[in-house]
Amino acid sequence: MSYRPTAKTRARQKAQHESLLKTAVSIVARDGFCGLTISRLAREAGIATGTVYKYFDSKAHLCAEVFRRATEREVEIVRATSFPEDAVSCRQRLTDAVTIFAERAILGGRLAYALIAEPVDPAVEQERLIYRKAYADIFEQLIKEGIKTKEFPSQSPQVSAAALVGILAEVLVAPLGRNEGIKDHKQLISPIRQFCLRAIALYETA
Amino acid sequence: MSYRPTAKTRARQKAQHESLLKTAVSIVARDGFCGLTISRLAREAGIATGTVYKYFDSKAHLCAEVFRRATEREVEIVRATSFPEDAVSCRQRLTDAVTIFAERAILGGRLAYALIAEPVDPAVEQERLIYRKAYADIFEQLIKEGIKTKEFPSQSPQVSAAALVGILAEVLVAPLGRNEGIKDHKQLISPIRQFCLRAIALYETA
DNA sequence: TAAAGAAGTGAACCATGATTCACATCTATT
DNA sequence: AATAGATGTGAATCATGGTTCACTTCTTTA
Repeated sequence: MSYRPTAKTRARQKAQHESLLKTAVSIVARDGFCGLTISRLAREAGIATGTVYKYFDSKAHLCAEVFRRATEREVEIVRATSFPEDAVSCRQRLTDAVTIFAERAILGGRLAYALIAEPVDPAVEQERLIYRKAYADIFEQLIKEGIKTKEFPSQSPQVSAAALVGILAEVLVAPLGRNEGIKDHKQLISPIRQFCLRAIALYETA
Repeated sequence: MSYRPTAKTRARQKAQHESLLKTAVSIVARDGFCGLTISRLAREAGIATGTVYKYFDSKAHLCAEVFRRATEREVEIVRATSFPEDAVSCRQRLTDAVTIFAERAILGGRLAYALIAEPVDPAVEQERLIYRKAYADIFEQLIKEGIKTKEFPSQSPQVSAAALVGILAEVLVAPLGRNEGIKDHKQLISPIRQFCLRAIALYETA
């Protein structure tokens, strides 16, 4: 008979899926998850609402993918900072990781808020737990290494790692919840960094 | 003419309001905010849905009051622990405050999760920010005092206080998000306490 | 006990927004 | 060109759950 999907078709499918995802992320970056509706996504993408369902099973799946996509890059950056090519002390790596996380969250604006703290439906929240877990895992590995090298005092790597995630989320979110941007980057990042270093590395700053 | 609301009437009004609030809190304690609907509240209270609106302007107002109610006691306990009658060192008070917060959160179960982390609609989230701010304010005051007495090193009390709130929320929520209860209370509380003490008081534990 | 107004009722209404589906249109094979 | 199947359409449907309102019932005062 005729027409079985193949190469070119698949490519177009994938491209469209990708394009929709990109549009969705940009909507979230502007108005958060609460601004992401199927009809709006369709409108901005220039297609019909029903068409969206040819690419995503449901709103929940869409949100989950958006979350994953927007998150992957960030996690990767922190991971790369925590485990660089060249040898760097654990203390320095921890400093760098915390700094870069904070900087990116602050510059990320609305998107960062959406990813870190915006109230979302349970399906996305589930994804958020995974996201936080990814950070926690990175920190946990780094802390374990630091303990082994005696740079860090004995502690529960799991608890300390989760605590780090909590610190970063809370401190960076309090401001984001209210106004828009944050002015004094350094005014904020420096104390966070010092706090984290004292907690993990018992590092006397200043 | 006749019948102007007075004493007895007001008392009944207040009592009913109170009773509804109590029922609402118990629903949240069982199934979280997502389980709290007007019709369910009405059903459990044995009244009609419309009647609920004689006592609460809207769902959002109801949620806010529920949140406030469930929260007040907890905040008060931490405040009392942070600023006791008799003289206690800042370090000890910080230890006690963190411990009691963690213990109560763990024992609080579903309600604690609802108050600390459950995804809720923006109106309630607003209330949650206030709740977190209340804790942060207590910690901030305590930290300031500790800095003044030289028990704690120089640091940004504001950032450190927010960080404490973040730590407690995150570490206690990670488990709550998944399974039900937590087994090893001490297994968890002790590392948290140590982490916080290192961060705030540069206190060498163990 | 009559009247005024508060309190209670619950089915109907409304708003939001996800999801479906009968149909049209496009694309690759024969 | 004919056709099978994929893709696109968007108005209609569904689901949820908050909110309203015309009405009844209760309570207090005169």
